[in-house]
Amino acid sequence: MFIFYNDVYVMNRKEIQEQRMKDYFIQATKEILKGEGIQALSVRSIAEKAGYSFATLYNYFKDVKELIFLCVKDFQQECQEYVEDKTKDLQRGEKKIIATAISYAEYFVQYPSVFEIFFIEKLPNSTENAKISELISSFLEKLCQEEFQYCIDKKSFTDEEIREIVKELNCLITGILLLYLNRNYPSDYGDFAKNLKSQIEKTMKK
Amino acid sequence: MFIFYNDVYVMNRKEIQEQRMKDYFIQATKEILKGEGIQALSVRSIAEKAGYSFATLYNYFKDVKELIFLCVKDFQQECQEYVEDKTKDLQRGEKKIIATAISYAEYFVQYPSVFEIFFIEKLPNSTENAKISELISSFLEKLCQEEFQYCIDKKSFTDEEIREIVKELNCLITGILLLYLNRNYPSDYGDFAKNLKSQIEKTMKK
DNA sequence: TTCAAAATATGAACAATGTTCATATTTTAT
DNA sequence: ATAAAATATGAACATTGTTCATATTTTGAA
Repeated sequence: MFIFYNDVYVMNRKEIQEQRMKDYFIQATKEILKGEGIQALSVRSIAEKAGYSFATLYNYFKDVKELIFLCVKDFQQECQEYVEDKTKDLQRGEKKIIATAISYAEYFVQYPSVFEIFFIEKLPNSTENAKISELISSFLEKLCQEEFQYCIDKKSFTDEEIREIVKELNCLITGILLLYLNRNYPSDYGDFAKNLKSQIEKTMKK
Repeated sequence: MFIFYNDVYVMNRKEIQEQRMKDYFIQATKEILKGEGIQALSVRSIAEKAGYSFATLYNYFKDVKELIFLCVKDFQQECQEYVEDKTKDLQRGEKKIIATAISYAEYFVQYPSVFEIFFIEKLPNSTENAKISELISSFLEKLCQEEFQYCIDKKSFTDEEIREIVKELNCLITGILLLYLNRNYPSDYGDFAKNLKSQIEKTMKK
């Protein structure tokens, strides 16, 4: 169909350029989400920040949802770095798990629009999106995995206990965040933080 | 300013008529939310179902959000009836609290758009909306209040324990629902129901 | 270097959204 | 019956995501 000097080379060049273009749009999307927030996010605002027309966006993404959810991995990376920095000096095991869970929640309080993308924004049904959902739902577990394994090895928890705890922590923190960010419950940040900590600690105590 | 035959009578008539009009729109909104769902909800679809022009809606509500959140009380009433019917024959106390919490969650699984209105749809900041947030955030507590009091009287729980449990149940169930409804986690309804039950039971065991 | 073809970027246009407003219609009270 | 007040309404607007024909740029061979 196409004639190339060197198939592989040309393909790579094309892909590199295409990825670069995608990255401009992804970067713009992330900046808007972290800055002005999701209510300022639109096809046109993204394209403007990226330095292209809104129509150009559609040459690289099938729709704006695809673009938005391509940010998930980057935000997870950033969140992971935030959490690791906050917990790096703590003693291993239970203490570190608690601190990890708290930092994880703090990240979303800092970037409510990232919480929206992760948990609220609707994902159209597709096998690709099922993977993204999975990535999001199991993210806290991933953050804690190493410490959980440490606890299992140390026999302070059984494998089964850990499985239950991580599920509960995940649901609990998601709910605490949703109520705080969307329903102003509790209305005071201090109360929120206190409640977050005490509920996480209680979950770990079984 | 205005001249009336009988001040009180005329005011009442006007108010009755106005409330009737509001109810037509509220009823239409509830029907769409429970039927086609929130993605089918628009100013125009509401007005069509109510039998009026979309512009008429703005003579009775300052915006569509006001109308949407006026449905909250009705949905809470309906949810309460659903829960009471599901739990009416159960023995009082802990068992009934657990069943109440499960039924509460089931109601939202049955009507995901009601969950959206309750927990996801953004409320513009106002003192009126703060009350609605409060109503939503404390709804599960209200549903369980009688049984909690029964437990306290029976001395199976202290006042302080109950306060902590209700807060935890509320956050936990909100999170379980959000992950299931929005992130398909877990993907199987049976797993969801099992997880819901086991986490509620664990929360009650302290 | 030149030029045709392929690739890419873009604005016009569309449908759907919430909202406002001037005006048409209906209701009210005398 | 009629003037005035109340109410209902469609036209219009701004904003949204998306599509598409076309303008522009890039590419590769002569």
